[in-house]
Amino acid sequence: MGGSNFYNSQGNMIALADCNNFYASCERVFNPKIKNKPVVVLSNNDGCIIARSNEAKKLGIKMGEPAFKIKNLLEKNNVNVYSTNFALYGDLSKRVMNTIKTEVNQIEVYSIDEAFLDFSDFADEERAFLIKKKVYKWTGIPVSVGIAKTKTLAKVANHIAKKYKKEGVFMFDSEDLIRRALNVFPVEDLWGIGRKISKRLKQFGIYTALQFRETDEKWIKRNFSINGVKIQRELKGEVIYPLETLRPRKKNICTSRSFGKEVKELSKLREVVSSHANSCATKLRDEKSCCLTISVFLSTNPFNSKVKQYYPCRLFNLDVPTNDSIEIVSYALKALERIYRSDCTYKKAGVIVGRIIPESHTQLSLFDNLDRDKRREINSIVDTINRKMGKDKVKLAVQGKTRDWKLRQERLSPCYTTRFADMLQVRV
DNA sequence: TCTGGGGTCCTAGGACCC
DNA sequence: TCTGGGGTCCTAGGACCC
Repeated sequence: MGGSNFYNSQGNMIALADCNNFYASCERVFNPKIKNKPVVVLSNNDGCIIARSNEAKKLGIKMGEPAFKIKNLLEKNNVNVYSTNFALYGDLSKRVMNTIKTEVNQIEVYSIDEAFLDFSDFADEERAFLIKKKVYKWTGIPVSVGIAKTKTLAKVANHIAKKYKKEGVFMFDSEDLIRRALNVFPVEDLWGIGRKISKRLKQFGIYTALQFRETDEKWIKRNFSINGVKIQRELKGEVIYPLETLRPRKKNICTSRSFGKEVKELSKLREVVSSHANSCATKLRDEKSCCLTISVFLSTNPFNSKVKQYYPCRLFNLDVPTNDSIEIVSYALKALERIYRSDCTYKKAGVIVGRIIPESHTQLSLFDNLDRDKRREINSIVDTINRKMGKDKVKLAVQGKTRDWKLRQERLSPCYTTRFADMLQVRV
């Protein structure tokens, strides 16, 4: 660990704090019985594995694997299986991030379970270790921390911390250390290098991150576009992706779900699509944004080779930016009517709103005959009630009452932190 | 029987203009 | 014989991430 002071004088230092097996760890926080036991979390519809505890990983359970394929394995090993509980994970994520914020000047919350931290003022492993301990004490979530000059290198450092360091902390504090690490780091594990690109790299004989870093930049640019070059430069220690502490406005917002049961009738699809459209509108209002496009897409089941496949999508451009539920739902329904075919069975439907701009920048149109002030009032009342009483307590009539197209979630853990009725009772 | 959802960025190609 | 070509805007699709 010596040499950290030398490195501190080099300016930019970034730490990546990444929660270990986040969803599985969340399930454990309120259920100590499953500590040290194999735990997996399933995707929507209880479809595939999206999180695994270390014990589950050791059993050979793979990420993304359909649960039905490994039913026997899960049962034989008494694996604790949970449906996703995003309300719980989202809330624990906020607590983790807020805890980290007490220890650093700048933080970029990168995803539900990761944050980049500014360590430029002082970088060493001890500082990371203190943060790690504090997060565990305050939230019960274990995190690992990787420290380096750039985000891409911090990602590598984090991998190493998770895999090889008992304390879960690792810092690149010399060029020699970086070289030795990259030399044994598989190119496909680099941030930004996915399955397709790593496959092509290997065809050219590039297997390690070090080989990638040392490849001619022009050749990389030609074969792997500007992104490849950016990754390469970050590996050399040049900051291409600075810390972004202001969350940029989303450019698209999408709500979509697969159905528990396939759907044929237009009437059901109308309920689904209005519900998704309403959810997009609510997300827009939460972000204080408006959209200028609304699209609807449908999809048949791509895994069923026996039925006719159909993946239609229809987009409407608006003249006046909106985040009004009623308006967005009515456009979405119009789009649905255009693409619906009665001779298909559908597995999935979704709504995307795009060309998003700040609410405050919206301009009035001469030809707009909607009473927008009144609509704004209605929406804000609905939002307030729903925030207090629970999602969809107030909704549009067209969304339907039954939601029998909704998700299958057979193994949902209680919403310990976000729903009063589910709060953990502690006896003293 | 059962196969996630929500994002971003980049590129190629068409339309259009001069 | 020779059938421009560069810029811009838009969109669809691919690749990636978590």
